[in-house]
Amino acid sequence: MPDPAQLCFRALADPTRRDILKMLSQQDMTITDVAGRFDMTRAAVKKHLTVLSDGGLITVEPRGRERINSINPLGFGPVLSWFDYFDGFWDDRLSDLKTAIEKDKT
Amino acid sequence: MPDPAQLCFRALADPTRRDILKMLSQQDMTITDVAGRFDMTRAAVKKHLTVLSDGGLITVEPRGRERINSINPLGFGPVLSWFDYFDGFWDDRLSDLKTAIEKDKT
DNA sequence: TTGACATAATACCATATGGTTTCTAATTTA
DNA sequence: TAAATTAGAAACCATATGGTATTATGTCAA
Repeated sequence: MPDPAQLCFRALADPTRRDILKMLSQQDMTITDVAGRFDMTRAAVKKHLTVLSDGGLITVEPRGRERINSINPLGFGPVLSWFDYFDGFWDDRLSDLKTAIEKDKT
Repeated sequence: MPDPAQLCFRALADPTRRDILKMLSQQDMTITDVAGRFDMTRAAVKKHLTVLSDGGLITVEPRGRERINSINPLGFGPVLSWFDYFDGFWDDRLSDLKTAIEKDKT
């Protein structure tokens, strides 16, 4: 019922969740850690973490009374492989895309 | 108000819209063309096309009484450059993972 | 053992989202 | 010109989504 790619894309659709992923790429965090960086309740953050977990983008490890949230690089697989579909298309129709992106990053 | 990356991710979050993008990567289509491939009304398809257009992922050209919808490769820029943020991270962690696996095999 | 701490779970709310139906406007074409 | 075709717009509906507040559970430390 729940398509992995769909869960993945859905998880990435929210800006708060994308920010959380960037944070987790720097260091593992508990819910309270993450909540401390946002102007919202721990409950709201917990929901976001659940969506990220459902999408396979993070993993959660219990440690004592805490839960350590870590990013899961392998979880990006479904999204990236969806983009792979367009690789040939991009190569054919436009070689400027990559340079356009590089410019965008400055 | 509307962050380009957000509009982009939002547009990609729906499976119907992702399918439309795949179709449009094969050939340009009118709304009726697209609607013919789905079990939903033209009005619903039109809404999806609007979201895709807002996200910059497609362009629409009037031709007579028709509107030609085309995929816009440059529109993927914001999403792809967001993923670029993780490039270094992926390289690091995935190689860690690889060595961990190698170690495990001894 | 008692209290403080970290998290989970539930009920609830407002708005966004994906869909429908109906009606209108513009462009072909017979 | 009249009829058919293509598209847009508006009103409406059910459900999903992002948030809150409240209550409950498990774990550490004094």
